[in-house]
Amino acid sequence: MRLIVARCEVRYSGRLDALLPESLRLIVVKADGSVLVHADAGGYKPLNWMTPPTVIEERPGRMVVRKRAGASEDRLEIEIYEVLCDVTYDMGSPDDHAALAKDGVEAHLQELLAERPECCGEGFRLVRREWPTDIGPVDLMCRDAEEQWVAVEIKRVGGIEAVEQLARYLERIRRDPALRSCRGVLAAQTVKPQARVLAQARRIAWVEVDLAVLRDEREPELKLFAA
Amino acid sequence: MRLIVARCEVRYSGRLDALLPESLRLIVVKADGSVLVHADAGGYKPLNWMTPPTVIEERPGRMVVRKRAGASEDRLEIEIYEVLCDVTYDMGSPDDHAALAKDGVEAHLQELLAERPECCGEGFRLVRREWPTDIGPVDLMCRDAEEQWVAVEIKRVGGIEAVEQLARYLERIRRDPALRSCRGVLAAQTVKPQARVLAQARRIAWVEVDLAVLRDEREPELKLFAA
DNA sequence: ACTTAGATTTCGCCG
DNA sequence: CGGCGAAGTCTAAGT
Repeated sequence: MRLIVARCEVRYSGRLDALLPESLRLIVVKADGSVLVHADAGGYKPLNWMTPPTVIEERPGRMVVRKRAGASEDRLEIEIYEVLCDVTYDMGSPDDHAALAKDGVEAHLQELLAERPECCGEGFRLVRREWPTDIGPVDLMCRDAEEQWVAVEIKRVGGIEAVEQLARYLERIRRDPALRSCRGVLAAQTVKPQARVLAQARRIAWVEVDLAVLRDEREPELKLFAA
Repeated sequence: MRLIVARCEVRYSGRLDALLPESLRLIVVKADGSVLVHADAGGYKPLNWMTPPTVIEERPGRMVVRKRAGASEDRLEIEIYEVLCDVTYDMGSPDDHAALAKDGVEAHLQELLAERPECCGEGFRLVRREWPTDIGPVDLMCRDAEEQWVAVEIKRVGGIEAVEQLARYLERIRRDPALRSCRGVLAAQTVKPQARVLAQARRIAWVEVDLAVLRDEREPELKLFAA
């Protein structure tokens, strides 16, 4: 990894054109060819960057990073006016088994709800996870207390797209005469207002589920809103 | 800006829990409180991070970054086992940081099309930009050569979501008796194959517009596909 | 190679 | 401050 602190000007051209005027910034060149240009504020996101694979061409006072992007080319031109620091560190093999382990993402939520489908609706029993349709799998397929079919879409944050997605699935599912009356439920940690409105219009129910409740196996306290 | 190259282990807890095992990494602490942990590969995105505002608490061999996130708290715990580099640079006052100037984003496309609505369809005249509906504004509302209403959704890349979005708007718009017969046009620099198919099914027209053509005011050469 | 869907999405705008 | 939509989204997974 190479770290350069320098006064520089950056031009990007590719999917759009961008000009970053001269100022003091951090340039990171990673072992895999990644190049990042960071300011001393505005966390997370680089001002400019190029993801690998890249070809880096360097001359004194100038660095050009290229990338093949289909017919055209992405290009990052860094004009360097003053260098305050330029150091390189060998950080070891990249195939380290030091990968990031996450817990609490949507997949996890799906696992927990598969174990406790009744949290998605009164009397729900799981028929199968990842129920296939011709445009992709529905997260959960259940039957309710009246033996009616219910398709459940699970999201961490339930927005309009989630309602649309479930609506598309239902359209396909209901083509099967046996599933003609299949209902839909959107289950999410939070369901946004606009999504609630749209769900209402699409006759899709929604329910907010609490990850902590699912984990602790506390009383669910169903907050279900029918379509 | 502070740059630390160190062998470290990182734990994040907040919206989810994540564990990053011990390895050699770059830690960036920005002047505004941003903290980034980068590996020597996998461009752009930090393995772990915290965006400002943050409170940083430091002891030898340990750094804890906290953030108020509503009721709960986001927390980044960095255990440092070996330090290879720890330098700090004064990168100047924040107002010194020249901003990034972009050109070619959707807003730009919308401006250009608002000036030349005929590029979205034969004889189109602009009635207003950002026409409000109860679920959000439509980019352009026009009338065509036959005085019929047309809602135009503008995207850089037109995918399925763009068609769905426009369909949602049309559903709302047409509730007004005066706009019952309002048509829809998706205008994008590129319209994806799947989106074309869906547009056909939804009776929405689409057109690919060329940014260069709009800029140069060359003859548009309308490539419009009716619904 | 292309498409789809998730993300600690981040970010900016507007209410 | 919260909601909503764009992003050079990025990224991983499936086909």
